[in-house]
Amino acid sequence: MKRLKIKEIIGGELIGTQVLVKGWVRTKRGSKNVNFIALNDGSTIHNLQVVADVEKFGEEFLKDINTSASLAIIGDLVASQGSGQAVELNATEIVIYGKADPDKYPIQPKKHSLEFLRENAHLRFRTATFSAIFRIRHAMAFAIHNYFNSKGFIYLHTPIITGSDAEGAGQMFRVSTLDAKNPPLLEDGSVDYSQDFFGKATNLTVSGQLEGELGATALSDIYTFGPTFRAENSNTARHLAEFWMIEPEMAFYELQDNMDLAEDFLKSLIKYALENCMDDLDFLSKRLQEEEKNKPMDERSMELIEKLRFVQENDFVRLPYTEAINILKDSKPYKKGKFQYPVDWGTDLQSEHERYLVEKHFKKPVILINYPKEIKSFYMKQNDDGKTVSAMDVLFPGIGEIIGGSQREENYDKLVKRMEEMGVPVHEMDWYLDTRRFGTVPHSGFGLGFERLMLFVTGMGNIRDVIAFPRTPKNAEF
RNA sequence: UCCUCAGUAGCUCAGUUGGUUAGAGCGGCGGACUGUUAAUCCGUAGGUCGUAGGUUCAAGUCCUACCUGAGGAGCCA
Repeated sequence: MKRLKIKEIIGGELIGTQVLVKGWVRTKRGSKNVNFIALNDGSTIHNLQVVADVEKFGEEFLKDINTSASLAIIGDLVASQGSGQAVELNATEIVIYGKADPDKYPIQPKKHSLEFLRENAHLRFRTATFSAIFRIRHAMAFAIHNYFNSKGFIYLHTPIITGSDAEGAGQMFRVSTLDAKNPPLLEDGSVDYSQDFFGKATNLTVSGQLEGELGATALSDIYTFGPTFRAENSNTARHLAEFWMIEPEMAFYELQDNMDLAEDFLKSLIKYALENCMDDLDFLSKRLQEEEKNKPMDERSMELIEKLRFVQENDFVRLPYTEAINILKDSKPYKKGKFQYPVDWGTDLQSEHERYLVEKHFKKPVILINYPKEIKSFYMKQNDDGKTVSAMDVLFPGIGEIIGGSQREENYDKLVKRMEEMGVPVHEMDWYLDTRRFGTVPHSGFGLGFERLMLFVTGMGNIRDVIAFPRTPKNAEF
């Protein structure tokens, strides 16, 4: 007999037939005559109600069916007599694969704090909340590949171990097979990496962008989607030491095209979630609303599904940095001295400023462009004004920066000059500069933090809850 | 890394100006009852009060250091 997933049978089309299901027990409600087992197999947020006759199976046997025990059940699928579900399974045969000692199993059929579940991240998949999150995460990963594939982009696998330490995107994790206690030293006392595995110092990648540019300047449109590592000591709800990033890079795209793609991309991902993950989104929305009840009125945010629809249906605001500064200088909080940090042309916007623009002033996603060149990376295209670069940051309500990107500087001389000004070792970047030496083209790209997208789509507040096994400072469990 | 707050039963928390035997709800276990919906009712077990020092006749409570977590900031995706 072929096992069916619960998702396939709760619709009710198979009522009147005999089915085989396998899964884990969420709860069991006992009684003298009949037991109700809520069975979940991860295929859907919904549980299957299994009805087990006590006389038929025996009290002793049913005692081992506790929360998280694993079962195979053959039974007759019938319309439910109760009101909580459309169908239920009258069990005729139950096999217990594995018991779960209720004295020791940590996840109880009750609401747990997210902090507690984070400490039990190996078991949190068995909760409704996390099974919903990881189904959505899968759906989003699929939607990303689907989107780029439909647009003719090539999925390029950029290296995870890199020999380049000039990317400048952040602190790196060193990759080495040298003896940490007693590494070979050079005469000046520094570590001799020529004796290391790769014959040089290597690190985990902080971005696939530079390699992505190599692909784009031949294949036209590429994207990467892979793990990225930052060794920064960031302790926030928006940062991870290991996270997943999507980095498209497009030849012949200028800043305008880059913005168009970023906006269309984000909207289509949200649309995909709304069309394919409604059960899970509904569950997460209700969960959030329960939490919001405890907050004061003015701190409550928009209902999750309403928020997703809003972003999907409305155009993002596109705003030059210089105008953003003017808006901020003209704002009430600025005039009343409510901002903690100063607002001056040439300094980077602080979280409080971004939040004001997105959440108070425009009340929708904002794409900030044309930043002062001093606060952005060397590879960004220098604008004709001599002061700004063609950078773009997409800011989302509640998340902050979800995408960072730019048109790249395609002019060899300008790029090298900028690298020298910013102290980037030009001689180590010959491979990168070859894209400008040979058949250079205008091109653009951006990076989307996958977990930041997940925060927005699921409405979760902590990035550690949208990745299966979060890696953060002082934490590499499991 | 900085600021603020927290750490008491398996979980979520209460614990008065320092003062006898540390409490509740949920969960577990035992029982009753019931086509139940995180069922209900009765009973019951369960604690190195984050760790290490210190102050005191007396510390869950006060002080110091450290560890861990959360919120915010910086860095960024």
